[in-house]
Amino acid sequence: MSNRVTIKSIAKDLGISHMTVSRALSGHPNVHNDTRDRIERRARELGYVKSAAARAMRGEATQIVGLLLPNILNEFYARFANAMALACERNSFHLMIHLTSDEIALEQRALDRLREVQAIAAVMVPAPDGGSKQETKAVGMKVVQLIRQRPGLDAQAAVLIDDHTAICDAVLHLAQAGHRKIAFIGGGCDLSSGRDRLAAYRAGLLKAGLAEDPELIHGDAPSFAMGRDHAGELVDTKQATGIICGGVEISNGALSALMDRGMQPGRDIALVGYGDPSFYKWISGGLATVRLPVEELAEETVAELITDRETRAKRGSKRRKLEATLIIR
Amino acid sequence: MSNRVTIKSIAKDLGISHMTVSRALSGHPNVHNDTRDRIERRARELGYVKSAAARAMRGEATQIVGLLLPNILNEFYARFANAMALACERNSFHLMIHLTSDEIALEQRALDRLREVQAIAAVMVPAPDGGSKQETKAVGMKVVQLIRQRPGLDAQAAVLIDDHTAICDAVLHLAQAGHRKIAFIGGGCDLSSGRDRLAAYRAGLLKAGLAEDPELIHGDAPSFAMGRDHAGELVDTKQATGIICGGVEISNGALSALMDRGMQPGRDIALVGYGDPSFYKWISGGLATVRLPVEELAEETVAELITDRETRAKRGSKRRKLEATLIIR
DNA sequence: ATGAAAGCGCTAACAC
DNA sequence: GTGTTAGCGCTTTCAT
Repeated sequence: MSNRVTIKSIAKDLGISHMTVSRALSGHPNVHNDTRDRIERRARELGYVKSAAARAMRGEATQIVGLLLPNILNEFYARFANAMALACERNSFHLMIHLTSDEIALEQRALDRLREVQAIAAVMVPAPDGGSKQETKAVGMKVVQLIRQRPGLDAQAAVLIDDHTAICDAVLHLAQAGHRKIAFIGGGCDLSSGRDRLAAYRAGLLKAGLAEDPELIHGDAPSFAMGRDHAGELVDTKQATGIICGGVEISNGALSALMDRGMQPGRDIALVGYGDPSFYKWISGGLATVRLPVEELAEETVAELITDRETRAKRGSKRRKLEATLIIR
Repeated sequence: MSNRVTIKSIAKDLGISHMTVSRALSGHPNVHNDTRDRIERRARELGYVKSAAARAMRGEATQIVGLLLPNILNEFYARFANAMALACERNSFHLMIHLTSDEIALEQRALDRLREVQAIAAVMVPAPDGGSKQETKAVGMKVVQLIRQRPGLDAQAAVLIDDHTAICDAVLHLAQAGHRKIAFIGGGCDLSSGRDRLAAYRAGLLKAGLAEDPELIHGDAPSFAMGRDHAGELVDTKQATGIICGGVEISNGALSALMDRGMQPGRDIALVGYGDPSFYKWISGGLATVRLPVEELAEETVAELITDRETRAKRGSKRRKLEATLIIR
């Protein structure tokens, strides 16, 4: 185990100074061609790779990018992670994934460990903080907030979704189809996204000339179970005829509640999902949903990471909003 | 940017030696209690974290675990990655995800970069090598092969799926339902998994007393497009009445081909999927499929990583096989 | 209880 | 074109 291949071990092996080896393997010009060849060949034979630790210690950037997601089961997060991973591969970034389960303690722990390895950036979907107002520390690396924004998190940039129009249109669409009891299940008001989506739903009701019914509005820390339970209650006891989902996990949870009851979306109840998992188009003839620009989000995010290194000051790049689309099926 | 908090900077700040700081922050007993308190408080204030690079350079294990997957869109891989990430979180491992797109060059690149950061282990779904017979180098870290095995890859352990019975039973089940033209789309014979699944299909045919028809058997590097195209051909021109899928991506591809044609699995054609995405139960009344023990696979894998560190020699832990189940819907 | 020195792998800055 | 030195942050060893 002690036999790690280093420039020194190669140097000794070749009977030269380790600096010559270093120069040769770093493409420095001042090395005799024969020497360089010998070194390169030997290095290849021995399977030499530069120690990332040593480079980091000298102050070189690590190329490590952290990605903090609530989970990765959700097809939206999975697609995002996939796109990010591909983009990172292309840009020679190392992607470190941490799952936070939307818990602020796990989130802070993940950020600390990213600081330990001197990650250059953390891309994160902030967890709801439940009003605890704790300062989140992430000194030394760039932080990009994804989808949601949390106050007290000193992020240098944010990549967000503009779903106002889509959600508003969803309400209108159901209203035009004759629905009067249109419910909304959203992510609660700890987070920017939760507030915005609820506002969009309300704007839709207003436009449709419908009154707001507190019984038909649910907001909580978003999760599959939460979506399932609220949707179940809405159809079991509140006679909702339409449900609009304001979150990817909520959407799958709500769908699950309906399917478990043998209800077909589109026939027995109108459901507008959130996010567009590949299978939504196959559910009972197609599920209406708010499509999110996942790949664009990932691209913007990586662009943000790269921009940072090149021309951070030039374009002020603070918050980018990408538009969601209502898909009617 | 130069203001990283180190034991030295804390020491200077407090007017003491950096060694005392080191001892205090490493829980060494020989530190005066007052001194220790002052140091700990100051470290917390400044947001000090130990440099992973420095520790790695001293030979401490990095706690970095690499995960190499073809992609992470696939619900099977996503669920596996999710389970691994959670298990890593619990065990204080850092999970680095690399997507290989099933390409051997990307795979090798990922392994090299894991060696650079001195990862303690790489968990990988080996890419098909197309017979190139290249030696894959991963010196210095433990390698765990997942699902598939490739010769010429010096892995210390393998966590595999035993799906022989499930696939065999799938054929029998279709045969008993009266099907005579039962097709198989599998992953080709580069990989152990491809060979095994094809063998299971053949065993099923034999048991059912059906003859093998080369036109109904497809084997290739597994992918969504591949599954979709072969399934399309099978129903369009080969009059297959039943299709058995031997791979997660293949399964989704095949399903897609059928849905695109407006065919309902179970009514217009018998499809046995591979893997159990959450939505299979909702597809036209429920899709029959081979359920994979994802969480158990992840647990076994992490157990393998931990075992290694504690009692590697004790239990010989080489290959573990976990059983798949046929789900009839 | 505290400090000083050395070394892990690497490269910038000097010799020569 | 090549070699020597020093230092990045940390802990182990050996003083004090």
